[in-house]
Amino acid sequence: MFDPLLHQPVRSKLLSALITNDELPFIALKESLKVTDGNLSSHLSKLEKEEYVLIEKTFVGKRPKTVVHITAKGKKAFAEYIEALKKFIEEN
Amino acid sequence: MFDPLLHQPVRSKLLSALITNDELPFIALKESLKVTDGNLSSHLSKLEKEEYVLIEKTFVGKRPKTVVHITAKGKKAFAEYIEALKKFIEEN
DNA sequence: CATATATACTTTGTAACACAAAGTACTTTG
DNA sequence: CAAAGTACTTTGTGTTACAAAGTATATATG
Repeated sequence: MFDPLLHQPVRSKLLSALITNDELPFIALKESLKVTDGNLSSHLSKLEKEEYVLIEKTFVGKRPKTVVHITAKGKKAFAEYIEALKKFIEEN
Repeated sequence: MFDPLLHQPVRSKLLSALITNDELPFIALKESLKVTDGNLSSHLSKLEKEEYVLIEKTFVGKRPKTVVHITAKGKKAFAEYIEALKKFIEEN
């Protein structure tokens, strides 16, 4: 019923942020979610493996910059997750 | 934001069931949640430790019977969890 | 100009978790 | 009275979530 990949505090907020923005830098996500670098990195890997997000690695000047994009699959999954939550709430 | 004890498929459904019923036998919960005995037992222990539920052990004839009751604390926590979900949905 | 500090991450280590399998303590049935 | 069933709990194990430590490069400082 609940997508186990999304029914987790950090990842549901992460997708929520990406829904309203489509793409966000690693740093921005880290700050808005109040998570450590390592924790964010591993959650992103998990979402990337399922193709909910796409990780783009670029450089700004000489510094690395990681930008996270949401995919069509990710948008669909999030929409379905929200629907499931709505249904659950209606029953309670 | 999301109560980690409730933001989990089995436990959110478990509390949901107890909200509409106040008390339910172990067997009934096991069947409605489609979980194994062991899995249900450990989730109940977790909820009991946090005093979201109260476990009553009785006998029906000569057979043991475990009945799960929701506590005031459990009801409050679930209501707050639903509120958090609603808020989250409104933002998406 | 070397070395200390900062930036932007990833990898590693570990405690907690979710689950099924196995175990316990009976009771009922053939 | 042995075998199967009932109602659970405990144990074992693969997975998770997280922070600490590591990597690689850039910049600031003495």
